[in-house]
Amino acid sequence: MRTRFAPSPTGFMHIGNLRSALFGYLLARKMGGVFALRIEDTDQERLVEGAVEKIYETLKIAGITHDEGPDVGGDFGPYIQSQRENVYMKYAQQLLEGGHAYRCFCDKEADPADCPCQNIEGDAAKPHVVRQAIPAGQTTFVDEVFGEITVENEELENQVLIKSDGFPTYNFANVVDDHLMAITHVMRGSEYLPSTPKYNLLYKAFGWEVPTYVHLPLILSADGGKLSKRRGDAFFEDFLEAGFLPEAIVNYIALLGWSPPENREIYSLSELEQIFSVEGLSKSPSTFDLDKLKWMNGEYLKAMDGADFLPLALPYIDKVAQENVDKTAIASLVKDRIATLAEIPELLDFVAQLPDYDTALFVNQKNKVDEEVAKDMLSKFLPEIEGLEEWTGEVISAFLKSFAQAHGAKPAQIMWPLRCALSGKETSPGGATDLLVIFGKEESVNRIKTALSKLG
RNA sequence: GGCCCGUUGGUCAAGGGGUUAAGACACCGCCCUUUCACGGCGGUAACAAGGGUUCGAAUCCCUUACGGGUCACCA
Repeated sequence: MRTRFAPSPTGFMHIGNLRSALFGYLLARKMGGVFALRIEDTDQERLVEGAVEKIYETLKIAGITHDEGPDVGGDFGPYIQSQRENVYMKYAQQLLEGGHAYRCFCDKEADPADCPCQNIEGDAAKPHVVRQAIPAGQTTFVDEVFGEITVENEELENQVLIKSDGFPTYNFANVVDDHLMAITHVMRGSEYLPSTPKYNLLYKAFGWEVPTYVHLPLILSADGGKLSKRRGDAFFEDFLEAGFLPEAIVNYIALLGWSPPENREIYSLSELEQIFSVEGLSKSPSTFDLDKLKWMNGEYLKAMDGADFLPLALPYIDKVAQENVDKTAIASLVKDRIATLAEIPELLDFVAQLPDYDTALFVNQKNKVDEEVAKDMLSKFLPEIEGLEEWTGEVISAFLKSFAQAHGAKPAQIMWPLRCALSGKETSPGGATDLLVIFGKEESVNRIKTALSKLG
């Protein structure tokens, strides 16, 4: 059992393509088969420099490993179509001789329906393309997810197999290579469903066994259209840049158009490899839901070890935190409160610089705090805290409790003003104790002084 | 427009003749809480429409509507 991922090296990795790769990979792993990578670079005009490396890199980040491919080798190489040009010519010749194809000398813009070339013997030395000769009748094929589909052959065009530059079209190279590389399961987006009968006819003309087709439902954007580059939701790289974890992205797209046998949402890649099955594939297109991806990403973040999280968070924390604060402490504060890494700077914008706030911030009915109480508490608190020897979370926490008790106040009546004074914000990650620890004595004292001066 | 495919809450979706039509995201409410969040509990919300078939239809058939795909010397 062999599957393949056959991308074109045209730039970034589209989410839909990544999912095709993922499903092909999962099916191969589940069934103990082989997953191959083939580069389809037959369009010389669309080649993008470095795009092949980009494909390797993306698959690696996503955790999708291939058993055969240009970089890792295999028994069916070369795995880059531009290096197989002679192969296609040979098979095109075979089709020509069998009457399943013909040379067409018509102009590029001409309507193939009016083309007389099928019935004439042209000069093969002149520029031409090779077209598939679609026979009369109808073609039926079976798709694993869409079932049996029959079309009238007259609906099918005599498609170009070999372009005038000598390169094969996707339609031809794909069929030849899938056969030569012994691919048993062809997985691809459902946009290929309408052209599948033409491929079938090709297999038939060659006398080759037709592979098992598995067409995947499309992924749509929130507005019902295609995922677009413009909206920034089309490429895997877009999401990485937006602070999503590769594991979460992979997990999420696995659940688009496919549902697991059990009622669960969070799956690691290796778990997916165990349970994937074409049974769970859906026929209808699905909409990409950023909210759900965010939720899932948050779940992955929460499940992470602090030690693993730190290096990921650091670049974002560095954007807003000065050097002398405890970044490990900040990271742990922020880890369970974000959906994406990119939310970190906004959450911590008060760290580097205390925002300019209004004293109304101190008023909180539930905690029974108003400006008077805040002023009273903070002014009593300041001298005591300045004398504090140790500066650890435990010491501070204990001190705060006894402080409140000693002054006949509820803990919240000191906690709230403190937290406000330290953060200058209505909401902040972590409470007063956390912030005191992170800022250290000097900065904390400064911020409390600022609060007192604001409070008059 | 021709052809192909699809249609269960706003979204992902389970369910494939008899179900109070799962679950998740989002949303709303309550609880917890040294803020927000997290967490816990609960709630709103769906079988596109019309015809059949059947004792019985979200499930099978037909029609309509809507949505998508495809009709390249792009893949």
